[in-house]
Amino acid sequence: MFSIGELSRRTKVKVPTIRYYEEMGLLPKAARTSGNQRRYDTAGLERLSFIRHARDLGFSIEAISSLIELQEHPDRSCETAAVIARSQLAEVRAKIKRLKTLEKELSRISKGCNGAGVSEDCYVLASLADHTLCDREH
Amino acid sequence: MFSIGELSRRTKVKVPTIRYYEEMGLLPKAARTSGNQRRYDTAGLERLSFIRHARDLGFSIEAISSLIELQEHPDRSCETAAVIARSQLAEVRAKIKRLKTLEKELSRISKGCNGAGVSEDCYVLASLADHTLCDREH
DNA sequence: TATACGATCTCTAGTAACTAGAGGTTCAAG
DNA sequence: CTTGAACCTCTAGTTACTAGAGATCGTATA
Repeated sequence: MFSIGELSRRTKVKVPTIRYYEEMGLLPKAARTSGNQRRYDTAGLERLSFIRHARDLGFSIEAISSLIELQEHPDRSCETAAVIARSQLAEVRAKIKRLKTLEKELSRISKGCNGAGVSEDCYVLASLADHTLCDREH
Repeated sequence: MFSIGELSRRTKVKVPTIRYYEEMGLLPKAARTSGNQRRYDTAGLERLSFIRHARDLGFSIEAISSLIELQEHPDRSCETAAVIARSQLAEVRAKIKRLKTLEKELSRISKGCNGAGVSEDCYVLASLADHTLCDREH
């Protein structure tokens, strides 16, 4: 049995975040000492590692909730897990696509101004003021 | 002079968002009719188009504030604008990089499970539970 | 001119996923 | 037994909006 601080150190998840996850129902309510402090065992550690890893991969709290529910019913079909993972992947791909468009446009805008001039003639400001100066849609 | 609804239609920025921008100081306080409704002219339209465009490119409200302040002093050096644009570009590039790593990992995880099996043997869940199954850092 | 009705007003609260801070208690080492 | 780090709960703040309630305004039509 170890404290919340120890759990935090082992998982690299901050203490207030652990409490937040408990409140959100991602972590079960922790056992308490007689003085009301939280105590965890390896089950808690594993659960939090799972959450941490999923968050790192960009899964939402809600998605993680579903995944955990599934974990707790080993006999259930894992179709939901597959769907969640695929949709996360699709989202990530969509974000990449959009960001690449932005990157091109920002790079073009940025190249147009070295910061040496005066704001009146600034290409950055002109580009933002007038969308028609843009190469592509975004 | 036109109403907030008309401005919204012309800029594709929602009415509550326009009011929010005014509150945040991105837009100057609008003129009012005797009945307290906001009225705008082409200056307001141009300002909001600028904001909209910058938001589309991912600039934060704070960054846009700085850019607008600069716009209002045409004699000032545009170095700040150049810095803001470059840092936005750097952020976008960093996000792309990170997302590409995630994409590879998610794609790997997703391929390992077709959703046909049972949650106990699910590769998605196993991968999330055990980081050491991962190909790379993320 | 009266009425209807969509547009507008302000204000509060909610979203996601935390983070920060106040004010008070507990644990463990010395 | 004292001390101080770690812990507790609670509230509020972050970003950039969005939603809803309840009231008022503006204008087209009868």
